Amino acid sequence: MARYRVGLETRERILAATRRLLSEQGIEGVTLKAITAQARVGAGSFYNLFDSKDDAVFEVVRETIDAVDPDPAGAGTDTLADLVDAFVAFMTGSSPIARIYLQLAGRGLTDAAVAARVLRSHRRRVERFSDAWQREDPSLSEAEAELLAETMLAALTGLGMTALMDPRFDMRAHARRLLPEAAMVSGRG
Amino acid sequence: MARYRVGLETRERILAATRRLLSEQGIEGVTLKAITAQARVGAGSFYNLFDSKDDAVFEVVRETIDAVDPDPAGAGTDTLADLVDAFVAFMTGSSPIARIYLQLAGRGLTDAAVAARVLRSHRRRVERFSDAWQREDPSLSEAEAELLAETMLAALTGLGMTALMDPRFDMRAHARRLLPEAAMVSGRG
DNA sequence: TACATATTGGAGTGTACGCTCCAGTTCTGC
DNA sequence: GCAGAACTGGAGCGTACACTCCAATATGTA
Repeated sequence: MARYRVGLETRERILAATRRLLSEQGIEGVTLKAITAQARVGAGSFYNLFDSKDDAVFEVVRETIDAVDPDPAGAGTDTLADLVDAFVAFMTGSSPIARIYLQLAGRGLTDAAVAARVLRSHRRRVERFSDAWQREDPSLSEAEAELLAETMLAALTGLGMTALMDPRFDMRAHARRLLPEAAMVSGRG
Repeated sequence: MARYRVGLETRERILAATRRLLSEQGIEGVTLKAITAQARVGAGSFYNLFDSKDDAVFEVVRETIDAVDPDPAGAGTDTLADLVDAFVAFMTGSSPIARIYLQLAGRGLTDAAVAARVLRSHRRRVERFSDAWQREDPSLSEAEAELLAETMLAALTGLGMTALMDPRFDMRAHARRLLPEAAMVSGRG
């Protein structure tokens, strides 16, 4: 939507403000007023650059997830243990944005538009896990690998929820148990 | 809070209205206005009997979960497969209240009061799974069984989220794979 | 019956928030 | 330097919603 340089800069300012608010105050802190005040921008400017408040929030969350990707280039060099660790890092790391991610997923349960976005990113992640799994165990069929990946990711998501609600919960230890025997024995990661 | 007969009856009417709205319209349909209209009750009466709107919602969700309990009496007769099936039934069954349950869990990520309630019921469930696991494999230590139960429940929750978002997702098939080899081979359930 | 207490309805309060509107201004390509 | 499109701020709109207040009434008890 932005076409001029100033517009692109404003867009960045808005995203930075959203990121900061999301990190410091969680999803409730992110009102349009808060974003526009933090970014020193009028509501009109905001809506000139984004379709909705959610638009900006989604963008920030996506960026944050991408930031922990162990193989951003998609070169196929990531192991299962890498992916699990990255997920655990995202969930238990200092950034409160993991919370927002799960809350968005929750909203996806009743909001079709949100569901579509969440599912899209979910599928991409399943793909990554599935590929890594096949790389480590080439005897697996694609379908089997995908089944395993789906289950593992589900478990990781569930463990993440527990971890975020219960600070004493050791997500890493639980997540490690999800790895296939081979990976555990060889002590990868 | 209710002490007279009429009060208890009104309380029931309110819960029934909440249950119906939750089932038919999801969490967004449940406004105070909707509840009180459906129950034919004034807002004052509502707050005479409940501390907050959430109070009523939580109660209904709790009842719904209890309704699929394979061993409500706590006699210790439920197998792991039973528990898994019950969870899958709750998630994929016709009642949309599973959605609400997961959404509440999502809210628990930022709302401490909600988190406390969610965690309490989560702990109870882990206990049930853990006990069943030990019953089926007495060689397991309590700690090991709890670890296994926690992971399994996390996976089930994650699978439930995917299932609710993606109608084509076969939760039952995935959930079955979580059972220990023995249970799968013996074809229990 | 008399009394304390519970129950009732629903108008009203306070607030929060996403988004629109639009007149004025900058920007960019030609 | 001109035209036209992009950008800007921010007042204000519309709405939604949880909860309070309170006078009137019903209920249970001694």
